[in-house]
Amino acid sequence: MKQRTHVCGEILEKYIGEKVTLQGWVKKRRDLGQVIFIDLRDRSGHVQVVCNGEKVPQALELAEKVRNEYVIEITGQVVARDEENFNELIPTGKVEVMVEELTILNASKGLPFMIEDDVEVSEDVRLKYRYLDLRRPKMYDSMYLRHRTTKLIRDILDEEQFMEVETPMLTKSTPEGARDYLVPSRVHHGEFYALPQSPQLFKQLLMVSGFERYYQIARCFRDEDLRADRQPEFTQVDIEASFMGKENLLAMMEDMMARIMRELKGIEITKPFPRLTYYEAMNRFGSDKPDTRYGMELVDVSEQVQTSDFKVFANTVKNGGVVKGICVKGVADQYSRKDLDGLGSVVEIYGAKGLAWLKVEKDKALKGPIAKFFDEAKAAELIDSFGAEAGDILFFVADKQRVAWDALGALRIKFAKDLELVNHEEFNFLWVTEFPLLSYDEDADRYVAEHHPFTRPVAEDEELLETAPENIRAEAYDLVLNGYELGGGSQRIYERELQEKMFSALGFTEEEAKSQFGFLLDAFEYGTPPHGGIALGLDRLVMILAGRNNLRETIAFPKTASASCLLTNAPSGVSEAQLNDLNLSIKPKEKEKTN
RNA sequence: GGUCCCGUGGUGUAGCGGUUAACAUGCCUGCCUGUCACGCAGGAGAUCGCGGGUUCGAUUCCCGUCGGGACCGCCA
Repeated sequence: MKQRTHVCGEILEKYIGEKVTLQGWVKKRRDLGQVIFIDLRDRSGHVQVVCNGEKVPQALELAEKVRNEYVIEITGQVVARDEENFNELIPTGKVEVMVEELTILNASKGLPFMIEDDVEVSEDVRLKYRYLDLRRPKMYDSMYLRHRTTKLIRDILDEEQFMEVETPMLTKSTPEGARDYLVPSRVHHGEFYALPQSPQLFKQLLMVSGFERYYQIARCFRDEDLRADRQPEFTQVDIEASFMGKENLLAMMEDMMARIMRELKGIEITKPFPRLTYYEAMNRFGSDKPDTRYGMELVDVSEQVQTSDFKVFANTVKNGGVVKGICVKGVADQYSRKDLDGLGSVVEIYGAKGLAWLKVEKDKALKGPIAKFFDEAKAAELIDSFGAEAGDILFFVADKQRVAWDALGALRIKFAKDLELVNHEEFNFLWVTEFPLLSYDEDADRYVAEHHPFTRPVAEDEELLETAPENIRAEAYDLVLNGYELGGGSQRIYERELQEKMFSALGFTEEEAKSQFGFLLDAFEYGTPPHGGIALGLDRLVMILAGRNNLRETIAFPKTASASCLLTNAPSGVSEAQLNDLNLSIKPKEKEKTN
């Protein structure tokens, strides 16, 4: 094997006349008998190389054997193509390489799918042959964009005096939060490590250590069910800073996002980002991660309908519920009665009992099965609440506030998608703030932390810890982009006493708090600085930057929806000897329930 | 834990209670000196995911199961 002198993608007019040696993969072979064209590809792009039987018979002979994805080496002269042979579709289309020597470095079997962008192949096949899937330029570009993003983030944080510190992957299982991935200990009979859900406690301890500004591109693990935007292991840009305060941190993150958008996408975004309180986000968009690229905001019509003749609405309000709706512009003709009734299934998923709808007609008239319950005045009142016009459809959910939020929030997203209201060139960053600190968990019969147990309450709400925990606002913030939660963080508790109160509000006994988090409480007694931080979902960020809607497209070797790896077949059984080392035995699979 | 969708040559699809299981592409062979979605001619390639049931007969209908996907719950 020779050393290559150039890469395929750089063979442009300026090299005409030069002799080059290239190595790469055969993207395509076109055999015309006495002349064979080969598109030779490496990661930089591809260039056409020509084997001419008249001039170099031995190269032609070898080229006849070549097949797709063979790895070959060619040496030859770069020549200009005749103008009528230009290929305007590729950057190297005005030149070609006249092959003088051709060497087959390695052969390839027939492929399960073609190495092309936009190849139509099901995802399980792609995942099984991920190493081939990643040969597709689009996949390479995604991974390269991920690299650029990570590199830029590291540069920015370095400039801001942040230091990258690695924290343990084998750590302690804690009861709060997601289900842990457990790793059995061989040395300690019956004991387990947990893989980190996030480096949360370690980064706080580094603040106690006086590192002041820490970051880490950290792998995190959560053993929960997956979604298109959730993988069992994922990467966080984990950031923590002392003496920085919330405002400085948010401003720095805004600068970071602006630079990422500018340098990687060539897009200028406006700062500061809009801020919505949690309540406002839920109330206006039915989501704590609202996509503000389109309207259809939720409107509360409880007041207007409680005096209407429609008992379902009136009674819901009377019983402490709400009636909310959204207005979908100009679609009255597109949706038949059957279509509209079918939409009920969308909201039922969220526990709504039904979806009411009204078509807006000329002269503030309403049409639909429940139109008869609204007299002229009520109809006008309703229409005005939404600012609706003839041709619009109003959708209503009458239920508990939470259900109305969730159902209409989901409906809003569905319409935006179905009606293609989303401008994909737009990047709407925003902050959601003032999350509730705690919520009551009916199943566990106790309060649980909305963010995590180390989140600081808003100062003026602190006194509510012992009286009305559910009303406490957290000093927490989520960074939202186009309907995705990009990241979240908070200012932390740094006083032992307050942390103990927090644990107590969460229903921990003193002993439980000590055994689970005693090391943190102890650390807080040695001069802990005020600190706070944020963690960004790197996979999600790259997914959005790459214009994808699935996390698997931006992870080199992702897991399926059932958390398995089709390439390696993980997870898999282990030998009896391995289990013995760990003092583990596998329970037989539970059959059908016996009673 | 739940709901829904999908599973047919290598790949992507079509199909139907009885078919020679169709089409595209890929693959193989031959021909071809300007192709670049090369072309032309020929060819191979499918236990219709697996198991059970209904039926005279199931790739087709039903149940289960496995695999993939989306969502609800879950994900501090």
